[in-house]
Amino acid sequence: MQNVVSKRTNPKASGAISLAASKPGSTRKQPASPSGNRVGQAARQRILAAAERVFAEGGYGSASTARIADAAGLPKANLHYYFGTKGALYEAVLSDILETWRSAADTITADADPTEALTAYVDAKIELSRRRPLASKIFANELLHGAKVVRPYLQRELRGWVSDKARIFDRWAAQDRMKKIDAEHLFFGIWAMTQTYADFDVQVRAVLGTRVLKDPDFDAAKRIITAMVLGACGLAPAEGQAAGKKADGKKAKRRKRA
Amino acid sequence: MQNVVSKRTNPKASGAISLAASKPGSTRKQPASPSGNRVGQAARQRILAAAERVFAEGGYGSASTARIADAAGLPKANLHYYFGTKGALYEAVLSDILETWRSAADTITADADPTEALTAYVDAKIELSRRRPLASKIFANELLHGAKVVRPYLQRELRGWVSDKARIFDRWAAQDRMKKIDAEHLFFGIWAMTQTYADFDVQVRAVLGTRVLKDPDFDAAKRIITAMVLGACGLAPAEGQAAGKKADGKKAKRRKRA
DNA sequence: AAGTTATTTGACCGATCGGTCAACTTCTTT
DNA sequence: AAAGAAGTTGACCGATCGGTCAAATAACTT
Repeated sequence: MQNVVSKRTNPKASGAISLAASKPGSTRKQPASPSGNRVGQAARQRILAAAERVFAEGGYGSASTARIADAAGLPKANLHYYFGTKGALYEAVLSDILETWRSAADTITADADPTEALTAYVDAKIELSRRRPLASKIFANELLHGAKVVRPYLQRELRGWVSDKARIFDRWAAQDRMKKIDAEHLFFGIWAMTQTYADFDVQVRAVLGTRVLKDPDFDAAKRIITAMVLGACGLAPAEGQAAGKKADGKKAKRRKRA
Repeated sequence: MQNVVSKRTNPKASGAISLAASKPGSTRKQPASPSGNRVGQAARQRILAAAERVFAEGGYGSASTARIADAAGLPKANLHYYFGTKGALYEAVLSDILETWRSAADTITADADPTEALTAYVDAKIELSRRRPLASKIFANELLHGAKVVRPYLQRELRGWVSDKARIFDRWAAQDRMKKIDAEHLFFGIWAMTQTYADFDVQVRAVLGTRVLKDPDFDAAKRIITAMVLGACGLAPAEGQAAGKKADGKKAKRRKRA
């Protein structure tokens, strides 16, 4: 695999890069000044959108700047004018994705109800997979091939986020509001199950025999994933299920623990 | 993304290819005769092993025949002598992987015990992720980018396999041996959760703060995944757990518990 | 030993890759 | 309206890509 992190022209440090909106001081031209947003801001967005499509389609290595430029409807030189290198463009796309991830609703808070919080979290993750499948695929591809760009995010932000949640789960368990579980692995499972509907949608569609995934498919996914997650936590499903198509009467009471 | 399916020289049909050990009648040279296995069979294996590594590292697009040949320790022309094109080599690697997948233990049979069968299945899937992570990654990458090569397998074999299992689950549910569940989505969940430890191991390691995944990590994974699966099926875990290494022996982090 | 087949290899080819550049047009500021 | 900054573009560059080829060698068969 080619080195994503700066090649010829970008004199960045050799270590992991910061992944923060591509610092402008690369080589020569470019707006440089932080003010630089007039006409070109639209072009940047066009390029980013095209790059997301092309990177998602075949991964970093298969994508070519020419194809991205073509998809964006402008000459290749234009793309390099705005983003410098292919690697920098890739980082910008990833940065965009992480921003979306970060701003997603965080339903798991200490004062929330465990069942509701987990149900809402699964729901939100499925919705992300449904609404931004390309983003999920690019992120999956990045992880799959070693997370050369995104590793700092994993080690700093994500790890801390998970351990925060683990502490909340511990407290809930101490209050006897749920079973004691291994939070890290629970999240691995939730992420894997929810994102599989974006990342590996071909497989899902092939097995279901459907050309496209529709609402009932995602509802079924929510239902079973929620059941698995709540089950592992010793919680009964809430009655007002988001995906609730079937009004299963039994187990109306929540949380029965020995 | 380059077209994996035959480019210049291979006059294959334009549709999905058969994915069955690369038919020999490509262009010119090559052993051609089915007998052709003397010295070169060793070379083929070396190339396949190297290709698995390189394809797993950065995906199809990032891999180059030169790098694969280099990893195999022989000149590039040699690789092309045995496999013709990069695409054919990729198909051979995938074919190898599917063979492993196919021959994996199939624990879910009509006369088995539901709890034991599901526990053993999760166990087997985790073991596959642990023992052949590169294979899992290559397959994940293939799915991620549209399954251009492997789609026939998904639509024929895999779909049939799942619907067979669904029928078994239905029967078990009818016999009141488990809850009625959506078998397809249950398998999506199991596959996703088990393979995430191979495919996205960087993420797992980053969150756990461990350099490599070891036995206790996989045991914890088995435990929680099994709990989720059995929970969704309304089954209690078997006492003789495969992953059972003590109820809560380790826990790298020590937290206060009431 | 001779002849045939299988294997190895370095040199080579056209296409495409990421990236550069200078000339040009369009904006924005004054 | 003048001038500088920002944006646009086709042509171009060296490196690498997948793949080919002919000539040399090794391995079998008789």
